[in-house]
Amino acid sequence: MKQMSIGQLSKQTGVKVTTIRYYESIGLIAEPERTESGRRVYGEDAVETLSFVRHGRDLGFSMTAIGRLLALQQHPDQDCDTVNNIAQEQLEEVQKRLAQLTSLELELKRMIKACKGGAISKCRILTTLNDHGECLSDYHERAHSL
Amino acid sequence: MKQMSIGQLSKQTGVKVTTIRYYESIGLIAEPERTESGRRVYGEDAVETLSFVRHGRDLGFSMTAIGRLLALQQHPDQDCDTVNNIAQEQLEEVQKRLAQLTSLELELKRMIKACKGGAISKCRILTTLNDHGECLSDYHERAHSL
DNA sequence: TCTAAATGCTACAGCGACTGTAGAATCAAG
DNA sequence: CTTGATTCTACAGTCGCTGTAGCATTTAGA
Repeated sequence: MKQMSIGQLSKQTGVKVTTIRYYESIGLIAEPERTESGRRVYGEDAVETLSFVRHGRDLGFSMTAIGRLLALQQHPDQDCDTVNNIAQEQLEEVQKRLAQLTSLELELKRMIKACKGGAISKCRILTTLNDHGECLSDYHERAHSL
Repeated sequence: MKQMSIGQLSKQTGVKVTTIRYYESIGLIAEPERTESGRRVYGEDAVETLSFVRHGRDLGFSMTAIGRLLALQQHPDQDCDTVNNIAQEQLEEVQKRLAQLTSLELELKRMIKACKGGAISKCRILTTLNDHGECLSDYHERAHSL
């Protein structure tokens, strides 16, 4: 079985060294073996697990969700309903977020279009921002970090 | 001029009391007057400023961007190009995010559709998550907090 | 073989944009 | 006058990392 250092694992998976150590620290991935001098040594299975995590993060799954999915993978005989539910929840989150952002896009476009240049005192962007009543969008939730 | 407590300001603007204090602490909004006992007292102008901040946050502007916009508002004679640029940048961010999320949505739908139930060992969701190569999407950026 | 650069280690602080907690003081209503 | 709501400060916690400091070890080139 091929052994590798944390740096090699990082290159194989595209997950940064510090992030790998972080994942270990929060218990998302298992503690690996160590060399005599204390350096982490990983096998092929670590590549799989970490790729799984990375792909999950790319798809926007929370660490909690990924943890649950990893745990489920340990029990291949179980029914995959739970997995499906987690994915479904994630899809709903994404769709909610999409709806919000679409309405945001509309409002921003409207704002920018209304602005014809000139002095700030007459800037339609700022007046729109000032007067929520002028806003036509119907988003009601905060646009967390986009 | 109407005076109000931080609680009343909070109700008027929909910004939580703790958040108002936080905005003050980072210097986004000005320190208000105080009563003899040390409680904050706000005037009408605070409602305006805070509504502006809230609306900006709703539109996904960062605190930094909002700080810049607030500063620009102090100079009504200046040209509104900068304001326009900030809004434009924000629109681009939102559109980038929209593109990412759309591709995420596609991939999640594909994953869920492929899963026909049964045992976890055969779950298509997990195999997709395991093998990035199976992923058809072409998003390459991380889905930060959605 | 020696040395310099790269890589690894731990432990902790910082990011953004808040939220929550503790414990004390003050205020408004019954 | 008492009770409960509001306010105050100061600081810790959230999420998912990233960056820093200060070491030790490994690897590649001269």
